[in-house]
Amino acid sequence: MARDLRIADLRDHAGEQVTLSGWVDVLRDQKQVQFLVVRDETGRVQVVNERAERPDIAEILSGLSVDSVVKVTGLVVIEPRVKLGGLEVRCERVEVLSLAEEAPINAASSLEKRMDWRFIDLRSARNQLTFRVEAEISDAFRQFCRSKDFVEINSPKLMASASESTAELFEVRYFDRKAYLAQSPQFYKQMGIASGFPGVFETGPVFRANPSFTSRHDTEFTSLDVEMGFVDSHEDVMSFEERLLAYALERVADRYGAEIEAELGGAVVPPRLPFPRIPHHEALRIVEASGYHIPRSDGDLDPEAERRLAAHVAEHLDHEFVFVTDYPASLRPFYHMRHSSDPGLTKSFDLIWKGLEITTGAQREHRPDELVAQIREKGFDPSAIQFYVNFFRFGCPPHGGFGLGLTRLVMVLLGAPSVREVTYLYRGPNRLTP
RNA sequence: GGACCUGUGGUGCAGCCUGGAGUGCACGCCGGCCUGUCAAGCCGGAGGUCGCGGGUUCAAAUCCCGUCAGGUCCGCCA
Repeated sequence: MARDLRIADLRDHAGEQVTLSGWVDVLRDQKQVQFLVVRDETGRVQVVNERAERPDIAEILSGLSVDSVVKVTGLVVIEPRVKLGGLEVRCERVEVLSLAEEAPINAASSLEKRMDWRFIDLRSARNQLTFRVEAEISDAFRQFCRSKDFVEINSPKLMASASESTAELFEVRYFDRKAYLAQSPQFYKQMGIASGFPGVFETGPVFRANPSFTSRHDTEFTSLDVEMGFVDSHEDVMSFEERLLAYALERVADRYGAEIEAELGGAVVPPRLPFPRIPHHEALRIVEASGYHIPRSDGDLDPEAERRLAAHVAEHLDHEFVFVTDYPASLRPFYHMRHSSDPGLTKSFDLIWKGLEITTGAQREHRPDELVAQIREKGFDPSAIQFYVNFFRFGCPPHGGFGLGLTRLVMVLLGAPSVREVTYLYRGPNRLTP
């Protein structure tokens, strides 16, 4: 029978004989008495052995090393002298399930070395918590979308052509021709609307061949994608996303808020609705007024501008989130719908949380003629993506959606210094292993 | 792709500017001591071609050039 007792539950078994399993956290091997701290995913407990009473056990314990895996049977005793929980297990039997060599890393090791030995690094309480939070968010995302009757899809990651620009695509050999790894499920989630689903969502990998050397980029990451039908404008999409995020952060706060505060030091406060919305041109004005001149020539916000905008919103509107809306068409892809009143502007938005861009979304152009014109305007050949244009020729509701970077979301939520810290196994320009 | 920064026992650092024997600190590891520890403590020990190559010099971890590996920020984006 598999392990059924966890360390956090020991308190309910005082006076009983129990069997517990876990990792050796530390061994204090004294002349008369030995103390072994055993760790599992729920906590730590002290195991004690009097050498004189059980020399056979003493010999086994002396041979243990940190991070070895043991199975211990003994009596649970309430013992006020023990600072670790006020209880201990008097060892009656110990089995070494796995003897560990000395670990090549510790909590102080550099990120690079910890990534080399990620399976050891993930054992830390901080990392265990990180991935439980990430799983909670994934589940909340799924629950929320399903509650709106949206259908979960799993779109292909192998594509014959680019969905946006070819610059950031990984090319792979596909029998006797070329294929590409999907940098977004963009086309395929829009297809779901043309296919008659009220809304679709997906949580899956996306691939970006950007040689980006920053703390917020990677070449493969998990994207939370939504596409919803019958929207009136991008406002409907923003409204959906802010309610989704509020729900997800509430769930994280409820289930892990105390642990996050204890382990990482920051409180999880579910955001107030609605999030502020600031049109792009207004955002530019705010940034300029803060005394920062954006050096780039295309008129878009750079990272420093986004941080300044976030600081402005935090100060004047008391909010950590801000939707930047209505980007100029020149800055957005061909599939973003444009305002009928001002064709120079798109019905699009970015979502910035604490100064970091975590989402791009928009209402899509679902009218074939307009779409083809916009594809041409951006310098692409509509015939190369005819399958995509076809989605809109046979009856397709107005629709919109967004993509949310899961690792960026968790990075901001937990105050991590890099997406590498919150990615199970990071992939970047210089990192393809382990 | 651009700018800047880093590379020193298993781990994290100091030493470099102002050249002088691989010098130091913390953690870990090994051994000994220790009557209940709990970040255990005390004593002792092992462990390093100072990323690599070349140059300057009587002498290079230290100065110069090259190279390799990584990081931060920018660009690109989620």
